[in-house]
Amino acid sequence: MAWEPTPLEEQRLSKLARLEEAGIPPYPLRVERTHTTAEAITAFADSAEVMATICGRLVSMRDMGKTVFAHVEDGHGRIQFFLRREEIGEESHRIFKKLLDLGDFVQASGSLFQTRTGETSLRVKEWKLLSKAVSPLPVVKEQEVDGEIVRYSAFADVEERFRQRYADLAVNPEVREVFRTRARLISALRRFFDDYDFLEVETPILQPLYGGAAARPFTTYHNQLKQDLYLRISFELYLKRLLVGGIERVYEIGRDFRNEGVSYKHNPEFTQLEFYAAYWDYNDVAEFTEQMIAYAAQEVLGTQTITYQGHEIDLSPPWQRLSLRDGIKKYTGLDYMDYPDGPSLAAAIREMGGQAPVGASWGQLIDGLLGDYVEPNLIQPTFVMQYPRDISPLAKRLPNDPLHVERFEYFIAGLEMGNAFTELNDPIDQQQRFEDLQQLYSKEDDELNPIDEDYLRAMRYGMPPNGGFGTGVDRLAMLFSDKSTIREVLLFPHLRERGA
RNA sequence: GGGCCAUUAGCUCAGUUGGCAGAGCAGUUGACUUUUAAUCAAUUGGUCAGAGGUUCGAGUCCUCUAUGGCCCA
Repeated sequence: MAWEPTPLEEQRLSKLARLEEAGIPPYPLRVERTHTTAEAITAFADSAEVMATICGRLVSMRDMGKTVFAHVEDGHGRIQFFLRREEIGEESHRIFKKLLDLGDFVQASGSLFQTRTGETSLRVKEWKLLSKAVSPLPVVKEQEVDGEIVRYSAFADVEERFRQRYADLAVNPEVREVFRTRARLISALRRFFDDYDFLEVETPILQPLYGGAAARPFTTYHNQLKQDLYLRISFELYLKRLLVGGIERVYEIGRDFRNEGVSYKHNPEFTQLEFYAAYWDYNDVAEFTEQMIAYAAQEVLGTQTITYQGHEIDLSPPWQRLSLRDGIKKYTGLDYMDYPDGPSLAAAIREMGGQAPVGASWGQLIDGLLGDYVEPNLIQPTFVMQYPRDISPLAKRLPNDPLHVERFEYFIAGLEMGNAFTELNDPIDQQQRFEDLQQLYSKEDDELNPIDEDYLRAMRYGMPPNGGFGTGVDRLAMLFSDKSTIREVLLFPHLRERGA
């Protein structure tokens, strides 16, 4: 939609023209900066005589007549500018007051001093406009009351904050902090993997076949190759090919795409972490996982005890381990082993008032029980272990148990955080599982993965026994920043297109 | 997919029984030589999300649409 200046924008455009008439370029090429706001304040604390040139965005201005007080914010904090007419000249003083607006970027040089009220400020000798803001940012005023920052008229409209994330970030410093936390989380995870000799890799996002999870894909098309392609729904099958290739420990952090509903914990594209380690089983993976999350919390938050939506959560290892069967028994009283097939289990679930979709398999029903009755109760970190075989086609079965596989999911704060298996490395069994899976879903169901013959070929060359793991990085970011929706930890969450 | 709620000035929000569309902040003009949500005085600014309907008259009641939020599936 083409821009139509609002009356406020018209005013600023006219100021911009007047600045140019006064010989002040509104978007100059060169900038000088000797100190960030934070460096200036530190330097002044160390020495009374400090000259500084500081750059930043004008966030408040108080015109006292012959004196102007303004706050300028940069990436490190904010500092007050103090401008006096007799020090900067009548013309410069008038232009600053009349032609600058909140949101403009400015540079100013002078000496640091303390005002009567004790605030470290820059006594401006010279200033320069760095960038004129034509559109007014949402106005946010703050007051410090007993050390607490009180916000007035914060920019709070959820939809507008996400549609104009730049404005959200510009005026809401705590939003910037969320994304610093997220970045520190990812960097801590990488450090952890590096320390354990994992190789970070990148595998195809555009894939001729999709697999590794039960999810609908996005489809696209390569024009020149005349080839249908899918955006990946997981990294699993590619990373495990690398184990065949002799890479013993491998991980990837990247984007997955699932063509499903949008909710407080789902975005169509999201960041996934997967790793695979040769010679590990799911118990090794579980121990590694609890170490990894505890390490990340310590690195990012400085503690392993976090508060999430009012719950105090202790991430320090070891975490509780619970078999899926015991978990469901505990929270429903129902032992699914008493109902060894889909129809009888469905009947039992309906009898106790639960949801049992028509045609759901035994494993799918059990997974439903987990989600409905167990998951919401798993506030403290918990590994739920041993899953039905029919919903876990990539995991090794338990010895002497035809119905279960060595798989866990882990839960924190009632959220499913990740999934892991002792990975199936028997190519004959894998082929059979893939074929069985074709029966589980109808042919029209996109969640039915096509059989990946190339993956089976790789496995036939010999794949070392290994443990694998996947987790949603966004959900970890939610946990670490105490946000209840995934959108708050995505810079540009998916929103429906707004009509013209 | 279903239910409920929301959408009014740049931002945050009021708006009574259907009867002239408001406030604070921001903006503009003026006063003020250390203020800090500066203060004081004056003042500008509206397609009440969009379309249709009921009515003498609709921000308000009805229908549909769009977007968002919460809950359920």
